[in-house]
Amino acid sequence: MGRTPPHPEVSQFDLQQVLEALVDPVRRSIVTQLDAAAEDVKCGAFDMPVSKSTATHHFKTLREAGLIRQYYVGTSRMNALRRAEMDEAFPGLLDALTTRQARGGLAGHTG
Amino acid sequence: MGRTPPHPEVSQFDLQQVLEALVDPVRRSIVTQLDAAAEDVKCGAFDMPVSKSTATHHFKTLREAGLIRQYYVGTSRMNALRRAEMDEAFPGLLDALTTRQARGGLAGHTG
DNA sequence: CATCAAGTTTGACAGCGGTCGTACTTCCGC
DNA sequence: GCGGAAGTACGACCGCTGTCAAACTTGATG
Repeated sequence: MGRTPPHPEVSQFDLQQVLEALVDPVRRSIVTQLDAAAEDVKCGAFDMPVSKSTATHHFKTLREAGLIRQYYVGTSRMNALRRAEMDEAFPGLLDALTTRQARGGLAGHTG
Repeated sequence: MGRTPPHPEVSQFDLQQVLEALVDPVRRSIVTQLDAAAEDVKCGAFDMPVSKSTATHHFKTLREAGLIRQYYVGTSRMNALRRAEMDEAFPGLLDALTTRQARGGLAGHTG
């Protein structure tokens, strides 16, 4: 397998593709966790209710949409949120989705 | 048929449902046209590449997600974007999707 | 080299959702 | 009341996508 998988440039970002990536709850959770982490996270470290192969599929979808950047460290694949680039392409979009309202509904206002 | 179809309240808005509504290009186009119109628009007045029954389906999806408000005027069904309420529930979301970047890609900056 | 850990790839499957056509309802105008 | 216009409801179809298991690749460790 290639060490560095293909990543789109900002100019190639496509809203349709980004939304299709973000509409899945599992993938949106990945983005949220990544946003909260402020540190690159390896695939295995995410809280996800799916099998490894499904997880791989989700990471690929996010990567191809431009939402995350992936690189290997040993056998671990690290994931970084491409925040700044997304903000450049679609200002406010990630902000709108990482808000507390967006994450947990309107019920809780803890923390 | 009921004259006033059911509309969710702001407190019932669900991000998942809203995103599922907005991920469809036809529906996003409806929202965009509605946002640009600044006037209520009847169903038949939209530019849509689908049949009437499919259009009905899309309007229903948007309505149930809370994105639009619908009411009858004669035999015509009028549609209004629930901008303020959406902004209240998910600040910045509609803004992010009605931007010129969001609408047409990065190429054009006309009008 | 042997072994294990971390992901990937492939193939298959199931369910959801966008699509249409047809039949139906409702309202307007004559 | 009649006919047409505007949507809706229903049923069917089909493709897409999220899911998994199993086999594989790659790298670290001893």
